Amino acid sequence: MKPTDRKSEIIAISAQLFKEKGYSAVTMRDIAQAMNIKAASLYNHIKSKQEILVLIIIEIAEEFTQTMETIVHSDENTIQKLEKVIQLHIDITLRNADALACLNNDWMHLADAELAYFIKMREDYEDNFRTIIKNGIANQDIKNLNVEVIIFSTLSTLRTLYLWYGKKKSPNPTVLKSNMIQVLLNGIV
Amino acid sequence: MKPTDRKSEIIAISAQLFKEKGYSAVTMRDIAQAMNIKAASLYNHIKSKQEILVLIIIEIAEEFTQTMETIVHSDENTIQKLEKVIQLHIDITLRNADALACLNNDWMHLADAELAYFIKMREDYEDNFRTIIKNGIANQDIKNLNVEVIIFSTLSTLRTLYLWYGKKKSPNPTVLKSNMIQVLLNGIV
DNA sequence: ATATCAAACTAACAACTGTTAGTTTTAATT
DNA sequence: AATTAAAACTAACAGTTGTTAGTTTGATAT
Repeated sequence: MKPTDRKSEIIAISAQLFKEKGYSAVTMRDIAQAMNIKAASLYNHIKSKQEILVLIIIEIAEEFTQTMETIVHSDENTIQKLEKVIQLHIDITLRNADALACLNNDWMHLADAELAYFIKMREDYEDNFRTIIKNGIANQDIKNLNVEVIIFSTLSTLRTLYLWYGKKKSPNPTVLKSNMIQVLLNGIV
Repeated sequence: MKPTDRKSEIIAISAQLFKEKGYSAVTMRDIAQAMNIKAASLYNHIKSKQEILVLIIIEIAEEFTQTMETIVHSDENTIQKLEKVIQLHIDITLRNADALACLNNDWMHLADAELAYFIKMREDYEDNFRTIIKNGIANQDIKNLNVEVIIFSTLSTLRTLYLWYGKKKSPNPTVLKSNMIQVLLNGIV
């Protein structure tokens, strides 16, 4: 079907399975069956089950971290920055919902260096988000509410976008974005 | 320590472990070790690993479903109903964050009748939430935005409250509730 | 003291886990 | 037609999984 190489196919199919049942509940034989090959054949392409998880999660985590870095250091105002963050999450959700689900649910099954690396990236991401909110409160772009409540409620919505958006792309991405900005920034009342 | 019976201890400890690593990654030997007994001894108290999962998830799912049923049929206005829903999620998060995590992440490992029952309850819950929002829009208590976006963004925040709230209960529950109402209903800008 | 019973134990099982080694197939290149 | 390399295969491994059967322990009630 697609012109992607075999390794990428394994990653994509694994992400899909991990999304449905979680990393631990998916066996190498499950992945193999989904690719119509035997489990041992997978090892012609990948080093281990763990490597699959790393390849799924780390790439996308780096994209989040780096883009957030760019946003926080840009010279735009608070609202524009938050809109960019919303856009970032919508973009990645549309492009790779399966990997996003995997990142959200299975990151704790990363091991050693990659686990530490992931946690570091997530802390950096949240710190940058916190900076945006605090600056926003300081110059009164944002209401003076509890910072953690603001961060958490916004991030939890953006992070789990993949749960309902992704298959049926309704409303369309443009409408979604504007509605999302409305709901997250201006509230529903 | 506590006067709870042995079975309840197993449920509680299991929920804690499931929260950390997920249902599939936790073995009966893990649970046993956390209780300072051998794996086989667990079966003096519980029927199977699956039964543990059922007992953790179904009770709390029923509480959500039933309380939501009460709220939606009450004669309060839209805003008051939404505040009650927020209160419901905060209450359960404070009382049993581990079970809530388990419900969120491991419900798909329920089997047969219980899986169907859970899915039905969740649909009912979301339908009732949808009713509140639609009525709210109809009589202009709520902005006329995409209903699914409103439902999802609100629910995703409430459902994952356990991720950051639960251990350090800061801000305190009362402040949390009022901030939550502010953020979710009136926005942050 | 004796009987009782919940709750622990040891030992073992069949099935499943990720993974390796070595071999055969398939398709493209010379 | 012969060579090569990617990608599939079979067979097997050592360790782990949930669970059962049967036994021992320890406290409570008779």
